[in-house]
Amino acid sequence: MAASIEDVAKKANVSISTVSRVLNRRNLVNVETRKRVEAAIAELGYRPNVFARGLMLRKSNVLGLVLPDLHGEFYSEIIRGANQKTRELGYHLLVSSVTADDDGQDVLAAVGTQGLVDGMIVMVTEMSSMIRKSLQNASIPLVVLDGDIQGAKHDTVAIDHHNGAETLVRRLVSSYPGKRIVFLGGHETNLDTIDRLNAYRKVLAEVGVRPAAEDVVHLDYRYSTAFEYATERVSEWAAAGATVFAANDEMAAGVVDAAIAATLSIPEDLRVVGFDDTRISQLTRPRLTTVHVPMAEMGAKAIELLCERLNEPERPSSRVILPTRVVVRESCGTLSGS
Amino acid sequence: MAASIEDVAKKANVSISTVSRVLNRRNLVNVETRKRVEAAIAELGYRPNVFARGLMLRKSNVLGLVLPDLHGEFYSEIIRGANQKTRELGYHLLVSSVTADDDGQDVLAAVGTQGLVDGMIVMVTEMSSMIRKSLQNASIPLVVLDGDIQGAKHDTVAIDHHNGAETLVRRLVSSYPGKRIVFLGGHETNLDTIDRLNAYRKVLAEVGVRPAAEDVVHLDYRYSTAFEYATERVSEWAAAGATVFAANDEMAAGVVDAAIAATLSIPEDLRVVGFDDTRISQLTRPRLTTVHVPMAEMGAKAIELLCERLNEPERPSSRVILPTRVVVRESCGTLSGS
DNA sequence: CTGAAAGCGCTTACAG
DNA sequence: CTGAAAGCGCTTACAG
Repeated sequence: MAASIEDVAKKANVSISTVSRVLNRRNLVNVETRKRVEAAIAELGYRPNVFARGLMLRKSNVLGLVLPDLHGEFYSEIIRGANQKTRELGYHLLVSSVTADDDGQDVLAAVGTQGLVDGMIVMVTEMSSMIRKSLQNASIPLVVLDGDIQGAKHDTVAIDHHNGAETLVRRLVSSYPGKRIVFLGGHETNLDTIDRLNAYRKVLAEVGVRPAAEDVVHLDYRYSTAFEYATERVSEWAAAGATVFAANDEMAAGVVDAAIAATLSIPEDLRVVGFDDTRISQLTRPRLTTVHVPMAEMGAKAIELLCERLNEPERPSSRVILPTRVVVRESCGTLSGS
Repeated sequence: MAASIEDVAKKANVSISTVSRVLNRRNLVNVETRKRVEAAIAELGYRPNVFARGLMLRKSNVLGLVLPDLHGEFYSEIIRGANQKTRELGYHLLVSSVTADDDGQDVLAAVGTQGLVDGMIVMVTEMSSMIRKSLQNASIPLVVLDGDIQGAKHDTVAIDHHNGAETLVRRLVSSYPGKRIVFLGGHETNLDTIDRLNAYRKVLAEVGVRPAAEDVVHLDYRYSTAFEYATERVSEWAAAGATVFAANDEMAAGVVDAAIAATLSIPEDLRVVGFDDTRISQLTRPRLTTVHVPMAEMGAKAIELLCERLNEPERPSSRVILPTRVVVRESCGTLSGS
């Protein structure tokens, strides 16, 4: 049985009030007394019981992080950034993932069990009305990653994907004027995909182009799916001198490898760009030109916002937008513009 | 303010004892009464306060996972496996990382705060005496990943690295008899590196070979370090018809890319094998021959063991060993043996 | 500067 | 089958 505050009090010959005081507001107690109490604490290896404490203080010092799923490097970077900042600020991190078919009930159960976490960070890539509803009912501070929950008060850390996608496509257009650009996205309902697709359409519209139906393709963000799909179409693309704009690096890598398997040269025969700047983008040959997305920073910033709100519940909602930047490597030749 | 058990009791016109009963041992209460209470619970959106509950029950349903750091796909797979199993079993997962220079104090603080977690899973790649000591003092069930904490009672999930390394090296030796095998490890103190190096030495000794000093190299597990190092030595290795046995896939990928940059062909001019079977091993060209290490399964199995112990504290310690297997791809030509 | 006491929201014998 | 009461280990006014 772990030592309780009473054991400490007895050993130090004081009341539990005094022990509690040296724990929480040390300066309110006489130095002599404090020393005695501290000695007793050390000797007993006493640690306050988090439950009793939480019951009074109504805080656990645990922060929740809910991610869509836990696959891939993408999310692990968020966790990494969040985890580091969490410790830095003296909190704990509770991680949970939520599957796409979650009915929304789980989202809260995952992390929001009454009192378990003081606040939570959520990332939703597919928005269902159920999920929205449970988030609206959350009674703890909320930080939303790269999205928005209408009707729920929350802070936000977003990434300027749109600008990144737009800049990239614009440079593609001006570097290879008149050439086709094929868009390879994830599912049609995926928010990032929607955003990137909009940027793509917008820039093409600016130069008077309306992409052909077969140039907008929805896959599932996975390497293997992209590889298989590209295997079918890669020679057609190369014949047209097209550029493939994949909505993530994984799919871009799949296209690169499919092209190489078809004995095409990149970027000479076919140009490919990715998105996210995950490590894969440096492991393909040639390396991927892509858009850097600061995932770890997003995780860290979200924790920061959450803690700031915890300390100051009434501050106005804030929305931090983290910039992206185009990283030019080899898979797309030289790009004009900046 | 969230509804309390008292609010529910009042609304359902019963005592809090009865509400508590329908929450915990539903069959002890009259169906009619139960219905009424359940209605009140639903109406109020009542959720028991975890702190009050934990204070009585002495359990939080939170499981801790402490990893050496949170870099790379390697660890993210453990988290993934653990996270999934955790939810499956109705628990929550608290993730924490510990830096190499941790004084050990942190290990417990990270996750072991009195009562916060019911049990914890730890992975230590560098063992300091401080860390060992704090783990020995842990008062909650412990599962150790791929290691051993002497003097502390714990369950273990290990991976049969040694066998994997031995099998791989043995097949290397019999496929390319008389050729040099260069070992590229992580830091000398890294437990996995030590293990893999031992396997390497053992197999070579079996065929009467004592590796030359320059054939045992300690780097740091990183792609870029391996790339730089290999750039210096790759032509010498190729001239000798050597095989490079890297202790992880990242370093193997670095060697592959350095060789290709030096216009060498793999596996014709130089053979390379990796370890771990992370996704990188399928993204290099040629793809890496490597040893599959079931990380997600390790995470899941650890959670399973932890929960079993929670339910049955006195069971004898168990040690589960997960098998590895050699995955032959292209970076090392055909391998004889099986 | 310190102690006695109330109270946080639950669970669980103990009576009835 | 149900309720009154004790108790889990803390924090914090309130007196002194």
